[in-house]
Amino acid sequence: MAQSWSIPENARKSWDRRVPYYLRVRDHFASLIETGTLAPQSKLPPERAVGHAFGITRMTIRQALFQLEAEGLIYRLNRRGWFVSPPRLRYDPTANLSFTENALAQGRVPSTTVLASESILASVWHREPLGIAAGEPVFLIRRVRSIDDRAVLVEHLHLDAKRCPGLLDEPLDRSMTEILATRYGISIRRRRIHMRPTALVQAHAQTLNVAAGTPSLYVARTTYDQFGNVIEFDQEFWRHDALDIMVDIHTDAGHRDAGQTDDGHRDDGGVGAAAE
Amino acid sequence: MAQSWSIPENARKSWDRRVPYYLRVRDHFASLIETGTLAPQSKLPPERAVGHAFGITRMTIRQALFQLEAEGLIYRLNRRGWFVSPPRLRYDPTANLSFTENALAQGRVPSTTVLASESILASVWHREPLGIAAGEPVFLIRRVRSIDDRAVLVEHLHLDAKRCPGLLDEPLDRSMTEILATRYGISIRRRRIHMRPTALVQAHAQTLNVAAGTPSLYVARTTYDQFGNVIEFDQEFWRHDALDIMVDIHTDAGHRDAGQTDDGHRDDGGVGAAAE
DNA sequence: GCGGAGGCTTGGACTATACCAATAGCACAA
DNA sequence: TTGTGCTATTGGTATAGTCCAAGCCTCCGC
Repeated sequence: MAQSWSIPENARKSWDRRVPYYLRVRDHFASLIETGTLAPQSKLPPERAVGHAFGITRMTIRQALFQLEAEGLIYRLNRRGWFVSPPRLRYDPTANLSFTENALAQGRVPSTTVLASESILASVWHREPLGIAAGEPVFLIRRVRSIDDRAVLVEHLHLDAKRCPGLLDEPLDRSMTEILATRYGISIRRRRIHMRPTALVQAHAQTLNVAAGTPSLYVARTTYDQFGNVIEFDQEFWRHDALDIMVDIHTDAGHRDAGQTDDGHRDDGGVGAAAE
Repeated sequence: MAQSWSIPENARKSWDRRVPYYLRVRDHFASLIETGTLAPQSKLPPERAVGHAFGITRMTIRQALFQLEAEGLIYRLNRRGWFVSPPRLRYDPTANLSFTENALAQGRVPSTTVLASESILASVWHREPLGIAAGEPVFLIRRVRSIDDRAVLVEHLHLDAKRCPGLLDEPLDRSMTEILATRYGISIRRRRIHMRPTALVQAHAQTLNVAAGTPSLYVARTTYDQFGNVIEFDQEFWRHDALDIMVDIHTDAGHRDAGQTDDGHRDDGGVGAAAE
């Protein structure tokens, strides 16, 4: 355990009561992490030990740890302790890179585990994302994907079984897109990706070996073939601290109105949603 | 207060101890929200009242509320109470829509408040994002943007002052892109957007009138002009429950390897990072 | 009708425990 | 060497309060 996290002399009790204890503890560890004193994957001291060192209750320490977790600086493994988060994986939704390719390109070690694969009957729920009627056969595949042996996402893949008979006999820990292309001649023409921050419900949390309520990023992707039909609907629940979304946009609209706003309705700038 | 949230007969204490109380409370309100019994913007009962109704401690109730907050179902206003989150704002980073345009297109009412605008000297920190040397003049503009009178993001805009002299005299609650285009003849050619889930630090939390640690989405956008120079660096701190990122991707790579994987290195599918 | 004082409400922060459950280590047996 | 079972550790859940500060609302006086 040693002194990798030192005694928080200045941050101890007393002092300015206007800044809450839990934020002081937060700041203490945040700076240890940012300066590299605590390296990625290294373990934080036990909650009780921190509480004792700061002279603060364990519950309050936990508040600080939850804050750091929400910020993505640390994560926890069920009843094993708190650890410093590794660097985020960069992810460009507009790039045609697979999870595996993307991880390898960044010097990380990806891996995939198939939790289950089954053929089910579509419920009304499947109608909207898959565009098929209730009762039609659907393949449901559940997988966990890891980076450097840390599980970072659990995913549910839903496929129209009629489009890919025998799919479940394929090795499902590989790229689904490749299987669809090579065996079924399905080529991808369009993808629609939704992403929103949320938190893990118990079931997914258990799969990722974290506590329910761990913040996460929900990524849903709908894949269309060359005929405009949905062939795959993929739900991913990412650890929120595992990825950094990056999009590069080259706009050629820019040159049009460089000097003036001459096309009526573009009255508020016209470039860059959410920022201007 | 009435019975809009009813008495949780079944969810009350006793019962199956394997599902924690706080998750039962969470499920109770989650279903009230999902079924529409509790409408967006409506107020939840006070923590103490919920605790009394469930026969559970207030601290435990708060655990449930924090979980719901992390999921984006509810939010809180400082010492005013908990409220049901309104629908998320859709945001397509690849579309050239301004915040205002985007909100209006979805039937929402946007507004912008300028917190401060000043000219500062670039620190070494500005070097990387803005590509200018320390000591150069930089305009820093801080704004808050709201949807339907609910503050959803606080942003810091950094601009190279040499490129836009006199900018601070403009009305800064409008589109920056439009000002840059009409007054300075700067046209946008490229944007790089980074997004990652995190949590608000105290300063930003205060601005958004929420508690520190509220989950958020950090969005950083770097804007380049027609000469490849950075002209603006924009940091946005969004409420994590306020937006739904949506990207539509039309790939024409798909038709190439529809029948086989014939180009060696694309050995893992080649389409769709993070999912395959 | 308007403004302000004061009290009530409501969340924010924190204490001090208690017991449970999964994990990791270690000692000992097969 | 391999496994098996106990135990200490560590987080997970929950109780029962306390005190504080900011928002609110009502009532009084002008």
